[in-house]
Order: sequence, then structure tokens, then C-alpha cells
Amino acid sequence: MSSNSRKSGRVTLQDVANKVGVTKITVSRAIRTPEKVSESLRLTIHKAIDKMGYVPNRAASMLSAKQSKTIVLIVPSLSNDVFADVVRGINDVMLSQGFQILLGHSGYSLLEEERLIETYLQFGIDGIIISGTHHTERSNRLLRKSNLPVVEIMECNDNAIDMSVGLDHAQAGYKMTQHLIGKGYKNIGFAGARMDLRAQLRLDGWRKAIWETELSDARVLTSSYASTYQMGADMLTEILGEWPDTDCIFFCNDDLAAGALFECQRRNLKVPKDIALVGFNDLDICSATNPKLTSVCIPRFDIGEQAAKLLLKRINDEPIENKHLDLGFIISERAST
Amino acid sequence: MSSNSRKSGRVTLQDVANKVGVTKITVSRAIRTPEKVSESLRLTIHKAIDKMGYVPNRAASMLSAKQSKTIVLIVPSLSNDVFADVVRGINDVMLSQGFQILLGHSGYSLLEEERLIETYLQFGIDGIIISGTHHTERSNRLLRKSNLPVVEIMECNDNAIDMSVGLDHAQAGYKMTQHLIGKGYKNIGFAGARMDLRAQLRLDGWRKAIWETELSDARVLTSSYASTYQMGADMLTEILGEWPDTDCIFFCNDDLAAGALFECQRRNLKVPKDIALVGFNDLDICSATNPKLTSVCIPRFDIGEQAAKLLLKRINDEPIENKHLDLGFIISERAST
DNA sequence: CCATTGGCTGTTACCTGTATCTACAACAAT
DNA sequence: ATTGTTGTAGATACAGGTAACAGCCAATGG
Repeated sequence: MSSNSRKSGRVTLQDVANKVGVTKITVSRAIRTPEKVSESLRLTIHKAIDKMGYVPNRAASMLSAKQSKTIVLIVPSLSNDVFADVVRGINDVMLSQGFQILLGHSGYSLLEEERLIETYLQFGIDGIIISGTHHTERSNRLLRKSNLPVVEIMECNDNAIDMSVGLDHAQAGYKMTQHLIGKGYKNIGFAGARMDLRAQLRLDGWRKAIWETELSDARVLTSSYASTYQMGADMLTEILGEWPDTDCIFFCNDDLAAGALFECQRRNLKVPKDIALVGFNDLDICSATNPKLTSVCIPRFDIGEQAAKLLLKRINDEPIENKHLDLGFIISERAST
Repeated sequence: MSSNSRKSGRVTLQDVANKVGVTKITVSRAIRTPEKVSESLRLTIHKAIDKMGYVPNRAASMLSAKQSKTIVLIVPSLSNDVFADVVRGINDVMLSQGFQILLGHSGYSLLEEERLIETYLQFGIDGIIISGTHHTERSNRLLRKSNLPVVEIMECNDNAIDMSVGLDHAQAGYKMTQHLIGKGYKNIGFAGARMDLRAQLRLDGWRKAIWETELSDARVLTSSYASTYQMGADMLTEILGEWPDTDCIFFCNDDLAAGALFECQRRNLKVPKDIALVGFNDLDICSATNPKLTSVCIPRFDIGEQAAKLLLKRINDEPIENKHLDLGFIISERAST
């Protein structure tokens, strides 16, 4: 259409102001603090804004204002209901407070995570919520130097950069294994894929529980690759090949457990009679399969919600009683054990 | 630490320049066009940048430069492998070109999508990739007024805002149904949840194929709620209750089909002998279950890749031969039919 | 009738980078 | 010696908003 602005071709505050016959600060006020502008003028301005398709330039706002009203959330994966629920929890809190949320996913790569951190710091964000307490050296430096509020989620860890909201994965692994031992299983295996720190902690918990008994801690199978259903099936096959007397397998997540369950169906192994299977996270699939899968239920939504609330407090300089929230877990006992 | 800057507490170009004893433009050059700065000075500057933890303020860059080197991708869901693959495809292309990608998810809500569009337009992005060709009136206006390159993905549609990359879902539904008819199924049902436009198109394709025969088009069950495994199970129950002679069900996605399969296992129905099940998307779970699920495989990664390439061409004002790419689909025949 | 108050709008300065033009060496070419 | 070229760094002018303060005018009060 018409060249309404010299440079960007974009409608600016000034363009709207010219149209209405006021100065740009008045238009700015009509948008941000409408109560400070007379009603008639406000209506005229908003009509012009609508008609001209004016969209504020956030870059400019961020330069002059102190807050960008934007936070970033960095998670390892998006194709994962665990984080989908966390995102919902964060959204619920932040959107109601007028904050925008930028989303990044690192694909479980710490280097990609570092790249994301650097990128998003450039956007002048007000805070960061990030998964895990394990980052690259440089990531840690960048986050610390930024002086930004940081909440690390999923784990709950005293040596977090600033605040943390999550649960004790080692404890979860420990309790679940104790539970299995209590049910009388003797030859309990552990299988995990993409052994990130949290999966590692679950394994540690498994070990601790096993070591408190006379049982064997040999039945461990891990992979650094990503979890798939197929991998769960393969792991079941491998464990049963190596240790045929295994009567229970604790998988580090539900996908593996479900994959193993499908493989049992193929092999006509009865679950839990021939072998018990346990997952972690308690995703939807656990209560869908046949038999339903025992798993560890973690407060995904709550983690997001609490993390957002903590972040908001820090952003608003409010006092924080507890920088580290352990939201616990629940063992969801189902038919697979 | 020290209050190195009056306002933001953030290290700026000016701070670095003061430290080194040059002007800020020289520091800017040392970063963006290092060949224009003498080597000794450049080294000094970079050392100071590292030491001070300087991170460029993108808001400022965006104000003075014409490009923000940032695009936004808006998808309906993140807890979905379909879009995870699309994101990978886009990432592969855009990151290598130095573009940043902002991610938004609308939760299948057109109003939330509108909110996201408005938000991201404020960030001065260079282009948008968005799922689907169906948006709110206002979303369409905002996108058009923005004069930004837009690629709509998943569907391939001549009345797209600008460009589109995807496939013909009606055709996919049609071909799959024809395929099922060809295999001899007589009483084919269709079940779909969260009937967005694409699911609707698949249903249309199903209808078209059914109408070309003497078969009944009555066996249709849809829900506006989100897909879950449980819903797949419930839908199977409902369809078999209403139409006990149903010998095949075409689900609008894999989650529903898998949930139905689990329910069959519980009811001791043999798949495909007693009833055949078909999904859509060909996610991992299709080749994991027992029996494996027949599905429609769509080129998820390619859609992302091609969409990104198209967007880049438009951003760089290169000629575009074909604004609409139909990348097709493949019927993945497995044991469930 | 004059001073005070409060509601609105305008003026000015500034946020942090980048584009563009200028300045001024050092050196080569004529 | 004069002119031209090249390389390097600085000066200036924005980009599009917002904060802070100033100014105007009608309404209120004494």
C-alpha cells in the first residue's frame, strides 16, 4: 500500500499519532494506560490502531522500559507429555500476569541448550525456567552473569544456580525399588535409555535399594540413545537373554516399559505373572495398555505452576521463603506388578 | 557487583567500549565485521567481551537493523511427535542460515493462535510458519497486514495466505479408505477426536470413498475433545455397541487407534481377524504395538524442511516457482489390517 | 476573583545498537 | 611534492518506543 514509514514499512506509533493528530506518547498511553487518556480520544485512537493494523514494536519497548514481560522456558524435549504438562502449568501462571513465554527445546543436548540460552538472553527476557541442574560450564556462566531470575525444574537441588522446583529422582527410584522388593520380586532389573542426570539418579536409587538387600545388582542395561518403544522391546529381549530368571524390570521411563510390554505380548509372556514391568512418569499410556503399567507419578503440572510462581516472585523482588521446592512423587500401582 | 550501567544492570556495548577505550561502534564492528578492525584491537575487545559477559541486546539490533534473523513457528501441540519432526526439519534449515526460531503452541485453539500471532509480531520477526490454513478472521488480517512471509504447513491449499507446504488430507483419507475397501472390508467406521480441519478432511475423504460403493456411511463417531488412548478405547466400545458388525475402524490419528487396540486386547478381540484398526500419522507406536498398526505415513520432517526453504527464499526475495507444495503421503500397511 | 487541584496532553531525554558519512593516518603512484 | 588509495576509527543520526517532568485548562474552594 502506501509507504507509511521511511524505513521498516511497518506502521509505527508515530504513524497512528499523525493520523489521529496527537503525539505518539498519547497513543502509547491509550494502549498501555488507557485510564490516563480521555474516553473520546481513546476511542478514536483505538479505531485508528485497528484500521491501520498497528502492532507495537516490542524491541523498542524493551529498550526504553525495564521489563520485557517475557520469560523463556528451555526443555529437553517437546514430543513428551511430561513437558507438555509442565508448559501448561507455567502458562497458566505467567499468561495471567501478562507475561509472554518463549519456548526452547534442546533435544537433550547440553550444547544446544547453551546455544539457546545465549540466543534468548539477547532478547532481553526477564527470567528463565530451565530443565535440570546440569548445564555446560559456559551455560552456567551466562546464566550467572545475566543476573536474571533462574528456576531449574524437574530436579530439586541445593546447588542450583538460583531456585529449583522438582523432585528427588534418586529417592523416587529408591522407593519404587523398595516397593517392588516388598512385593516379593527377587531378580529386579533396571533398564534406561538416554541416561541423562535424572535417569542416572533413578538408577542410583534402584542400586541403593538393591544394596540394602542380598539381591543382585547385576541386571542393569542402559543406552545413551533416545527412548523408543522399540528400544523397550529390545531391552526386554536382551535382559531376558542375559538373565533369564529376571522377574521384574524397572524402566527409567514409560515409553520403554510400554515397548517391553508390547514385546511380552508378542512372546506370550504374561505380565505380571511371568515378568513384572514398571515405568516412570505415569504418562497416559500407563493407564491405557493391557495390563495397565505401574509407574511413578510426578507432579508435572505443579512443577510448572510452582516454578512460574517462584520466578514471578523473584522478578517482582518479593521475598522467597524457600528457594528449593521438592514436590515429591506418588507410586501408581497398577496391574503390571 | 558494580553498577556498570545506569538502567538495566546489563553490560552494554558502551560499557565494553569504555573499558577498552574505544567507541561503541568499534566494538560493534569487532563483533559483526571483525575484518574491519585491526587484529590487536579486535583481540583486546573480544577479551573484554568475554570477561565482562557482554551479550548483545537483540532489541537494539532489531531497531536499527532491518532483519531480526528470527522466525516464528506456531504449532497446535508440542506433545506430539508429528510436530516434533516438523520442528527438526525447520531447525535444520534455519539454524544453518543463522536464523533463530521462536516456538509457539496454540493447544489447538484458534484464539490462542491469534494471541500468539499478535505476540510474536511484536518481536519484529522476519517470517512465520504456522500450522493449518484455518485461522480466525483477525489472525488472517494481522498476518496479511504484517507483510511478512508466511508459510502454512500440514495442509496444501491454494487459498493459503501466501505459501503452503503439506499434503492433501482428504486425498489421504480417501486413498486409505479405498485401500481398506480393496482389502474386502465391508463395514468400515471412522472415528476422530479433536476434529480440527485436517481431521475433518480425512473424514471427508473417507466419505467420498464410501459413497463410491454401496457401503454404509453411518459408522462415524467424532468428538471435539483431545485424543487420548482412553478415548480410542471408549470409541471402539461405542462403535461396537452401536454397530456390532463393524469389521474395520479408521481412526483420525494413531493415539486413538492404539487405544482401541489395547481395548481389543482386553476384550480378547483378535486384530485384524475380528476387527481391523487403522491410524493416521504413522508415529513410532504403530510399529511397536502387537499387532503393528496400519497407518498413513506423512512426510513430517520434509514438510518442515521445505517450509523453511520456501520461507527463506521469500525472506531473501528470491523467485519462487511453486508457492504450494504437496508432499504426499504413504500408506503404511501393517498387521492390523 | 484568585489560588489550588486534578485531568489530559505535550516536550525532552534516553534505552542500545547500526548505517552512513567523515577524518586521518600510512603508503603507493604519478 | 601532489594526488589517490586503503585501512582504521570516530561522529552523527537515527530505529520506535517509554519515563519523567512540564504545561494547560476547567473545576473547585475560599
